[in-house]
Amino acid sequence: MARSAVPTRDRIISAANALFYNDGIRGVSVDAVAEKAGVTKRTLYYHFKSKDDLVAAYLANRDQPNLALFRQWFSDARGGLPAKVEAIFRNLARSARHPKWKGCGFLRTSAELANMPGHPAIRIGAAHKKKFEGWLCATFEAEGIAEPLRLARQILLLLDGSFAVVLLHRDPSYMETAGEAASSLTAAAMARRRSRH
Amino acid sequence: MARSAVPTRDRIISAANALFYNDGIRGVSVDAVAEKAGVTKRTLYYHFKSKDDLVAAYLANRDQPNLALFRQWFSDARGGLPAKVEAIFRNLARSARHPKWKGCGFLRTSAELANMPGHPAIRIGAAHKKKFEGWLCATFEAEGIAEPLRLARQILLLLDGSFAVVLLHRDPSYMETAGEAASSLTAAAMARRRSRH
DNA sequence: TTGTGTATATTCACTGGTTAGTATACATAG
DNA sequence: CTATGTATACTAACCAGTGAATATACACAA
Repeated sequence: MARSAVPTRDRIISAANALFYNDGIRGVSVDAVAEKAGVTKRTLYYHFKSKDDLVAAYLANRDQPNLALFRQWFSDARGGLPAKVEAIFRNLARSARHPKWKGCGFLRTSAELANMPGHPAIRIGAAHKKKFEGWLCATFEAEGIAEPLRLARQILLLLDGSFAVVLLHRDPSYMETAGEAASSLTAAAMARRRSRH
Repeated sequence: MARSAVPTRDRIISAANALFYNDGIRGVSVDAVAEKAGVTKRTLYYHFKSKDDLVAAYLANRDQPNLALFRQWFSDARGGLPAKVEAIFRNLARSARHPKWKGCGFLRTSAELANMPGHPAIRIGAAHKKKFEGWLCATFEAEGIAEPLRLARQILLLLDGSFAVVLLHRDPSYMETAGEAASSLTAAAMARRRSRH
């Protein structure tokens, strides 16, 4: 049945991931994905009912590992909350220096498919960002920060701004600048918490 | 000669603007642009040597009006520097509530063509953002703010983050949150200026 | 005024290639 | 012998770009 140890469906998703992330959705044909996965197009259409379905699977597959990475960057960092927040941006800058880096797959897909608001891939992207926002918010809340959601959203804005700006200018130092802003906003929010106790 | 008062070339750019902004670059065929402009495809190729050339013209055409709008929002606002900065975000949120709004054309194009780093359209987008950053920086410098470039970049990050996040979630309130962050970072930078004098 | 050449502007019709998706048949396992 | 999975071969539409011809405007000579 399977040509190798990894199931056909997973190989297709893996091929889709490499191609869609690199060249965008409309820049990659279903034939190209099938060829990269080592299957015929007909086999691909056995596992996915349409290209849109495949795109959704591509993003759904990025959700968990992506979030896990951010959480790990955060928890591995030394220092207080501002330093831990800043560490996310520093690690992101390091990723962005790899030549194959092409920004955030969720944001790039949502930008490309902006004229299809209800597209499954966009819903998956939105859910992904909400999960990250929710995790940040819960973390801040546990630290007793006032208006944790507001701070979480401001950091998310800086993060997604980093993706966009660094993709445009190809200058990862913007991520460090964003990290400083995030750190400073976090420190200010912590000061507001302390001042009330 | 001309079918109407406005030159053919301008009508083509105008059609390209409407279609590319709405549906993305690869989502729009040259035939579609020609049809919308009321010319044949061959005429379009008389005025533009390729689709890439047309895309570049589409963005080049957005550069000046876009910057002028931001400057006007800033200068029309009442209050101190933080309030003027925040006004940009408030006005942007108002724009984003229009149903035809689809984020930033420069960022969306750079996201879609991320696998073509030297593409003329991306260069035009990068230059556009640098112009905005430069204007912000000069404004802050004139106000005697310490490290004006740093603040300018942080605000740019919040702004471009707004575009990305609001496009994904279709929730313009993120822009007001970004405006608060920008205002707060600006106020902090002004305090640093004052504290040294 | 009239004819004529030339650059500009536009059209029709076409090409070679690509695309998403499918009809049909074949294989293999339980 | 039936459900799952894979392959060959196809369709109908679309797409970027082009060849060849035509129309228009205008400068200038007769």
